[in-house]
Amino acid sequence: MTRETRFGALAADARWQAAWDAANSFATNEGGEKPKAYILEMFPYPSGRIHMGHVRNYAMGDVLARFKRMTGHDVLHPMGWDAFGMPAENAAMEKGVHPGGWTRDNIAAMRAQLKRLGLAIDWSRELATCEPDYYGQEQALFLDMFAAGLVARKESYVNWDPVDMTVLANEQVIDGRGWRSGALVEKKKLSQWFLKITDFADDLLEGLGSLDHWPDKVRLMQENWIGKSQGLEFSFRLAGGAPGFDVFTTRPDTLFGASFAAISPDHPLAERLAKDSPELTAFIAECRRQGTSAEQLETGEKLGFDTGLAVEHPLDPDWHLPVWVVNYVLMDYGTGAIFGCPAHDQRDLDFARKYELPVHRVISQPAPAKAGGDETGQVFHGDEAYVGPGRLVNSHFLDGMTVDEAKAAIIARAEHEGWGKGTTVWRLRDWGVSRQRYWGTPIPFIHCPACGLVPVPKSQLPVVLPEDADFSVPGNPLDRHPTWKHVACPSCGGEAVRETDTLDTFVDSSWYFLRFASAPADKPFDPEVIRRWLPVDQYIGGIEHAILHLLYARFWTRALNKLGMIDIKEPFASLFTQGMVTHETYSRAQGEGLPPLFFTPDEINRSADGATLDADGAPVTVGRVIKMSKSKKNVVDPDAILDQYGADAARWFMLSDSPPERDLPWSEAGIEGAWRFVQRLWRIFGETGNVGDGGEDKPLARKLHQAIAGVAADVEALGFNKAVAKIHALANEIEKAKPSATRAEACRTLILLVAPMMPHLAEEAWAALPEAQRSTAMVADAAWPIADPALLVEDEVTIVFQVNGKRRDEELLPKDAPREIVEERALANTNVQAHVAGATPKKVIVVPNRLVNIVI
RNA sequence: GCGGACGUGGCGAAAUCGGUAGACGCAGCAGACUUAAAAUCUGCCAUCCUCUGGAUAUGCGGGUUCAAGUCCCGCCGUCCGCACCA
Repeated sequence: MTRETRFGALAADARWQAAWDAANSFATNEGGEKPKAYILEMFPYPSGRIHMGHVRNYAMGDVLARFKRMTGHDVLHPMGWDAFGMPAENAAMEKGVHPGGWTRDNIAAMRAQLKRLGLAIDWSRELATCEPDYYGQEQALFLDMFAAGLVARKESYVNWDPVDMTVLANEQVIDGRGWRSGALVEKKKLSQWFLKITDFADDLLEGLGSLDHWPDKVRLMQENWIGKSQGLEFSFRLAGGAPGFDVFTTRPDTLFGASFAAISPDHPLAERLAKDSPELTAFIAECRRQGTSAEQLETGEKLGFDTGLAVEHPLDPDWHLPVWVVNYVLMDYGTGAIFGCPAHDQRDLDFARKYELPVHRVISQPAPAKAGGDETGQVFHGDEAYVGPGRLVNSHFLDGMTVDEAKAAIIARAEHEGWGKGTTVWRLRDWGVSRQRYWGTPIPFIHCPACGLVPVPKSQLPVVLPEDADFSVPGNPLDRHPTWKHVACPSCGGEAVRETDTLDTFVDSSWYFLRFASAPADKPFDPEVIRRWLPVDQYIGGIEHAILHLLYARFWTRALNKLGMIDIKEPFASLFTQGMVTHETYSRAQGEGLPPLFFTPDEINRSADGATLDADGAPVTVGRVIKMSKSKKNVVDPDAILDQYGADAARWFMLSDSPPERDLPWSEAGIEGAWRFVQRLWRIFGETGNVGDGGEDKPLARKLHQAIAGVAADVEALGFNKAVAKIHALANEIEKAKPSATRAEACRTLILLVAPMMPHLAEEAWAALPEAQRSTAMVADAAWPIADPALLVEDEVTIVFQVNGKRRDEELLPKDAPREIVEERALANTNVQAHVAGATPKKVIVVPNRLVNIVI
């Protein structure tokens, strides 16, 4: 074929995407003998259009998947859709479309966009969580978990929006109001479905230790989220001996510093007392109203209500502590009640100073400034609690002990005397999965007046969503559907109703990676096949899923392990969290009190020293480089980029310059540069037949083989920016070199080196090679080149000569030259001699193959 | 408030083990080719000086070391997560 002087990216993209499809190039080799590699990027929500963040995410995963194929692995690289969720229902309410139609249209549009990127994906495994063949199996798993005691129904307070008639997540409550309706949110007690993730709290925490290939940041975030605290739980008796309430503390050592007891406004005792006290009722209402506002947390004002009750100190029944209801004690942590030790807890101190309660020191504290010795006086001064280490004081039998010794002593005594016990408290809550929503997985249960709660028999799965739902009024369309929920009880045959709650969409994404590996029609997955593919070898996605999604998926995997369905406990052997794609903003101030007016990059003419608006030619303000977002209009549409530059330039730019875990600033100049490099490679690939006088070029051969090894190591470590730099450097070397057999060979090898990143260009160049020079018909099936170890090392190295640690000269010497020779050359060097100036060296340090440092 | 990460040219960055700071790219400058433009190619590109050399430079101040972007201590700044968690 005749060779074009320019690479026609658009035609090549289409041609090779069709060729891979036709050859079924990326089908998973199910029963293969090679080592497996399961490469997975977090599946997208089908919002309607892909954005640059998707392009970056899938470009990275694709490079790895293609590289693994080239290096002798059976690769599983699938794609699917996290297709349930609120936006579809909002669209239904706003535009009158059906959530299912809206979602499936979006999937079709985004699938077409993704395919234009030329991803090496096994599309035969595509799944969408909104289809019954997926969520029906999820219902089966939910029933299995129910049978194993991992599902619970509990009464729980929820944020209830009285206008939209729905439960809101905490993050949907803004300053006490619903984010959509603006209505004041009520706390409402509802019967909700829970998954018992707290059963695995310790195991989930322990397991983090084994995840060596996860970012420390993510492990730490999960650790904090699980929040393990060890301490003492004990009972207060009311003064006079009547049963009181339980409290939890991590500082039992400070028990002799107690000056009050405090309970949460939501504590049952507070609610009981409120029945006879309008003032307390009003106080509790005030606390609940303020509890959700952010400014309340910031100012941190401590509010209390003295109940008039008192409790006995557990170590001295004659010592009575007043009982307060306070706004900073949370009902859903510990027991919802505490004892207050103001000297050694900042919140308690703030509270005690405000309400003039006693403040007793029980831990000695280093005295400030010169005074010397420790502060041990019982009266505690100042507004800063002391939380550091020290010895116990003013504490009877504990005096002189360290904090840790005192904790152990108190716990031992409490357990001996029977008024308390050492215990562990978790921050992690059970996972509430009920949503009063239509567009989610129906929870497969039936409420029967005679039999109670009855699981839907597996033979009747899937419980399919009704198509004819009504979205014209707020509330749950399933609940008011005229017929759907009315069914016969599977147990007694009497009239019964379906559960109308649906599952949180995080449930859908907690096991999709299993279904990708194995998707039989009659069960969730085949354990044998799971054994071959799981765990996922490399998982790639955004840091925003560091806690919830990844924790839920880890929990779900453990739960299935407990059920005996899978062997593994950790689903993702290696995790990578990639940075965002960012862009400058362009705006103009609109005057006092008005928000600035933003412009899209399309409307702007950007030059080196500023930017102007195309419409009027006048300048605009160039703002900070921030995450692409619709509100700031700093978005770039991938389709437009693909139309203009093709997939390879877009992929290349996504991988260049910025380390993948860091943010990538998008720029017009950057994509232009990537485009120019694509063309430059095309010209280099045109030199594959140019052998010149046919000779060998040893230095170039070294560069080539160093690049083969270096690029492989970088890609393996996800250091794509470094791999890109090495390819650039090799291209520079090839262009500088005179034509030779080595150079022609380097040009051919370069095709393979860029193939994972620029697959269309690589195929096009490969196809132009004479058949004898191609190992396979397509690059997609070619092997990664083998680096010759003999060529990886130089035979000459640059040795730096330093005098007193400062670089004075350098010389090219044979590699591994003996120390004496190197030292001799350094001392003989004229620049060195000038700085040594005849002095006798005190010491000469020789670092082999690197430098000589002469100390005078 | 608690926890964490980061700070290197005009910009994105590299320096894998304490051993040449700034590879590679972007932008810029000068030149070649061209009627011209685009494309392409060549060279320059941290700062300062008394310029075949030298001094200063990895947020700031100390320290360890023959040698520090890298290790230690103390500040400053930016970003992120959690947040009245007892």
